Amino acid sequence: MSTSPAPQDADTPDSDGKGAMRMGILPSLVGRQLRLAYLRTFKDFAMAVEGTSLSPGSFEILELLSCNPGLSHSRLASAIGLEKSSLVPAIARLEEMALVKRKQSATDKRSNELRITPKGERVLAELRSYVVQRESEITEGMARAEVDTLNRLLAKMAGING
Amino acid sequence: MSTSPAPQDADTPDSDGKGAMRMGILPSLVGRQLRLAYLRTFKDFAMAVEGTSLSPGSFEILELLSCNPGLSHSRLASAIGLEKSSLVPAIARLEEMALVKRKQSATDKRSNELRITPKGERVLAELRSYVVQRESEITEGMARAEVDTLNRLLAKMAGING
DNA sequence: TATTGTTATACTCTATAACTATA
DNA sequence: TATAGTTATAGAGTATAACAATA
Repeated sequence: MSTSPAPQDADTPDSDGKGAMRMGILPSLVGRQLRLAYLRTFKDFAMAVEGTSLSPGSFEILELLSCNPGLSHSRLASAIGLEKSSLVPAIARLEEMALVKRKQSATDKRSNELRITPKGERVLAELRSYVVQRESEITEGMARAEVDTLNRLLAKMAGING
Repeated sequence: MSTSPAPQDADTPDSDGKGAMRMGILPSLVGRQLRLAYLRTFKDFAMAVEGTSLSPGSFEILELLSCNPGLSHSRLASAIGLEKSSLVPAIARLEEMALVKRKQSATDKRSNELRITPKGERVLAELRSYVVQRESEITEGMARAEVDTLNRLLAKMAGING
């Protein structure tokens, strides 16, 4: 990746002698910058905690379970905007890693109560510290108003048409 | 705007009942807003052009081929930051849809020259118009300087640690 | 009947490694 | 040897549909 943060020349690939790549309207698009930033974030995240490769989605699950102990599978799925079936493999993986445990509800035997384990809390603490550190890297040197602008625009993008 | 920027601190029952979900540090994280915005953008994109479900990645390929006719598979892959093998299914799909064609290079028989077709240009024009319209929705009411701030921050996120 | 969680299945995106045909 | 493109394979991540147990 180029060292220049300016969108106009940040993506010019090495032109290997055949002339510079033309990027068309791409460099000016907020949407594309968003995509590149997301993909980068996603890749980095997996390496944040020694030995465990967890995704931003797993961090979100752990954080929600930490704040809402005993949450059901269904409620968790809808909280993070997934189909309940899509959550199954993620939970299974976290359970396999002993970061989360499931217990059948006493009051409704269909339902599972999900809880983060002590080990899960430790991993979550590491992830949180990584996330917070990264947040401060991202917003380093930015005025508070600029950070707010960023969050507002991202929220707007996440919410457009719905 | 669907997401509140402030963590909820009403003490609500978590395990059972339908009390408000506690979101922990999640709502304050730029990284998470980024993820939500990206996922949303990705989903919307697929529905942008009638009948063809194309991704932001396909748009990028078409745009680059439109600006750089005859680009090789390898150069295209490195321009968009993918392994060459990862590009194969995407190109195959675009060729299947008759939006792109491949031609063996005369000067290096190992190499393919990729070109966008007239039909591809028409689809690209539709995608561009969707993208531009969405960009203007996103940045509606923003000062030019704020949009620049956003792009700069996203570029920074895309480039951190590398 | 409706809901909870699960399984079965499928599709997209991406990566690594091995292969082919050139160079 | 090295490179361009492909194939084979694998692994997340997500979705729909069907199912069993329970409500």
